[in-house]
Amino acid sequence: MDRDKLMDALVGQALPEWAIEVVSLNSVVAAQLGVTDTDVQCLHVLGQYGPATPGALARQVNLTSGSASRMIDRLESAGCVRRVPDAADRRKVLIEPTEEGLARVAAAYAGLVERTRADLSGFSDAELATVLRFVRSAASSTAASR
Amino acid sequence: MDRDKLMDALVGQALPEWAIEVVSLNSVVAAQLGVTDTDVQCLHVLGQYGPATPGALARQVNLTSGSASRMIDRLESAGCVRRVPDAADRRKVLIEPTEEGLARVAAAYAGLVERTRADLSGFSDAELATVLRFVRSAASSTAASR
DNA sequence: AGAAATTGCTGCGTCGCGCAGCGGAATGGT
DNA sequence: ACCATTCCGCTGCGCGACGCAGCAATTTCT
Repeated sequence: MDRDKLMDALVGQALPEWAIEVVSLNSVVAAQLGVTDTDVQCLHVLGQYGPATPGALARQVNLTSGSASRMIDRLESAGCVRRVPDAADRRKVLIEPTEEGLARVAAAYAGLVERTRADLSGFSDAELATVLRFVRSAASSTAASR
Repeated sequence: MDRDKLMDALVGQALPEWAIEVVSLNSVVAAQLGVTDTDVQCLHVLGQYGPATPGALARQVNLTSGSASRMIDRLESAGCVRRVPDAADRRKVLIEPTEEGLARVAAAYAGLVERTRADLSGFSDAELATVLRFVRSAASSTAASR
């Protein structure tokens, strides 16, 4: 298989199919946790980047501030999130994930993490580094396309 | 960086962050096209795997048959999709994407495709093959986790 | 031929979302 | 020091996507 074929197989097939599965999985996990797709996305953001204000969260998950406010209400009453007043700026509220919230999403993804580690066990160190380099650039390029 | 660090960087950071960006981008594209997140997901499925019945589509995008029916109504009146009766089984209806529908989603992702091709230009043929191998296994593992 | 299962489609209630507007808090200009 | 402006998060309100239950049409099983 020559270079162009490889490129096309990646950009035209493998990556789109993977993206479809990722989005689908998100829906399934959300239903499984009894919350909205947007809610799990919010929990992911909190888990990856730490506490954030409702406004920042709203921008991250592509919501208006009003909808973010109610999303936080849901997550809070579900015990996944906590509202903490910001001492430096008393208008702001910091949203931080609870241990239970993080544990619940982690549990939902435990199977996938396990499978992925198994997949990666067949790769050499150099290949792992290559994959890491690609995934990082892909994340960056995806973010730039928003 | 040793092997364990590489693994953790991938499974614990790079991959989750990429997934967050993918889901976010889907929302943005949906809003940009003036349709629902679910609708674009459906268009992706149709674009990747070809025509399908409403029932199969409903299972793919995690919807009930009733909701899928109305989703198809929306996509049809938006000119993105066509209902074609199945000659073999007259209960069934085949949903096939229109040229316009495929073109619209393709246009929405043109920027990302361009960026990704640019990213990949820095990879050797062997590295490309490694990435392809990983992406395929990841797609499969993600599908298995649903 | 009759019963049972399958497929897709419609009322109806629920709920997440955007929009517009609110009060409280910080910031800049005079 | 004062007031206007801006920013932040939070609430009414209507819209619309969704799940649930039930329907007719068709196929399949006995």
